[in-house]
Amino acid sequence: MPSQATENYLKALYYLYSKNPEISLTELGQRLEVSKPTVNEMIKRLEKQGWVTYERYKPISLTEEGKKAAALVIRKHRLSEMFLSEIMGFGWEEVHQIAEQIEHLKSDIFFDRMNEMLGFPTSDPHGSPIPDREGNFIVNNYKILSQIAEGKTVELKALRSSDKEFLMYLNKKEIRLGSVITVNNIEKFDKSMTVSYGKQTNVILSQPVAAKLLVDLIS
Amino acid sequence: MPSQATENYLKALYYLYSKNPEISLTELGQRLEVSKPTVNEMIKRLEKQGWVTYERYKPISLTEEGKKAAALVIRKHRLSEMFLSEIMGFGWEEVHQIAEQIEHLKSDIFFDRMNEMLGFPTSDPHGSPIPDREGNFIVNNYKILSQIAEGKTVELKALRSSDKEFLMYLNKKEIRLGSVITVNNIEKFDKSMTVSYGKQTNVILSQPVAAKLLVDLIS
DNA sequence: ATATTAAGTTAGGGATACCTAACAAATTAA
DNA sequence: TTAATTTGTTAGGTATCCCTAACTTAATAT
Ligand SMILES: [Mn+2]
Ligand SMILES: [Mn+2]
Ligand SMILES: [Mn+2]
Ligand SMILES: [Mn+2]
Repeated sequence: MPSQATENYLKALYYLYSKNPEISLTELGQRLEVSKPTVNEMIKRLEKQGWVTYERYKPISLTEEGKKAAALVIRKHRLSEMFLSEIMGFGWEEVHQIAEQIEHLKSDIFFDRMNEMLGFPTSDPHGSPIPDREGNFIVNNYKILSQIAEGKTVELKALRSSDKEFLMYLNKKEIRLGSVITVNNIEKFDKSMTVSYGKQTNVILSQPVAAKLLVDLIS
Repeated sequence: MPSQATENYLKALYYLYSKNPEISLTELGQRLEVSKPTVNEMIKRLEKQGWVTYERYKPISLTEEGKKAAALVIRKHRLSEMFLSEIMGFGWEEVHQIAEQIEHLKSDIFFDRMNEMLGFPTSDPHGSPIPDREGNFIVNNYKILSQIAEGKTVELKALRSSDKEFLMYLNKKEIRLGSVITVNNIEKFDKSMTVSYGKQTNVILSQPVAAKLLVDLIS
């Protein structure tokens, strides 16, 4: 049974792996905020468990077993976030921190019951997919708002960042998952967008913001 | 911030303290299923934290601070049990094991929200009191069913054991908190009781069972 | 091609939380 | 009052998870 630290390493490894399957020890250390010797030591333990491949001075990679183990932690994390949001009424900017702890509970019936109460959700409060019990992810091919053309209307489906500051910015702008957004105008100079959604008309979204919004084209 | 192990030691210490404020290292070790040297070492750490009094070869006792710290863990445990039972629909025989883990989460807002959703309960699914935020317990003076006289009618208020086997026995007998029980007869020989409650008439409860049921006299 | 920089490793610690074996102190029984 | 038993302590380990300092290997720049 993986320890809390191990589960956090697996999640970080999965995240880095999805960007580049050749993971450096340094970036892993940065993500987890631990020193390089700490990572070095832990990686040897993970290798012994069969979750990563490790050879001295070479980049780390996740094994199939490691990917599955990581997916199961991510599953617990995202189910927890969904539970905190849907059942307990927490805001999407509050759920991550608490889920970071709940994800380490060792109780299948607890997570099964959560899943059941939520009606077997397939995504978390930030639109990220919840892997199934076997660790399989549903791949969504959402588009990035910043790449949508003028005049198009889209629905907000997911976020590429779940940073608390970003989520609070979206709260202030009253942008949430499901919001139907029309791109009125794109400023050539800085690629900022003028958009309308709900009761908001002609709201300006900067390029970095629009680049973090994943959408589906409606028309 | 106390570690998980520390929180479990505090709870065990509180339990033993309530039976006898002079706690032996051996009984603490037995309750926590750890060796005596392990307890010895941990007690020195707890003493350094100001939670227990410790002198070589002398019995351990909880300080006021220790009692409060313990009460706050018990509060988290019992709120969790109540949440698991009332909100998530778990049986009273299932909640303890999961709460044993949830109690260690570090998040005030999480437990506050639980408390709120439950309507600020004062007792857990087994009838045990939930201490307040300052660590104060409400003392109930319930009577023990085995000491009730023939012909009396009582209401089941709490249990003196939350052992899983015992709870499953009560489930089978359809005895739950709130059950109104009439003592029809007491057998002199073994002190077993013939009782009636709900749809059940003339059910025999052995003395050890009746001694674990805490009741309030109705008539 | 060499020098500089970045990445990874070793060596040597520390804290927590557990263990067994051996022994000492205190209590209880004979 | 001894002897036996129980209780508590020390000594010496182990595993996990973290650290800094110093070093080596690999990659990058000049
Ligand atoms: Mn999250
Ligand atoms: Mn975590
Ligand atoms: Mn309990
Ligand atoms: Mn616990």
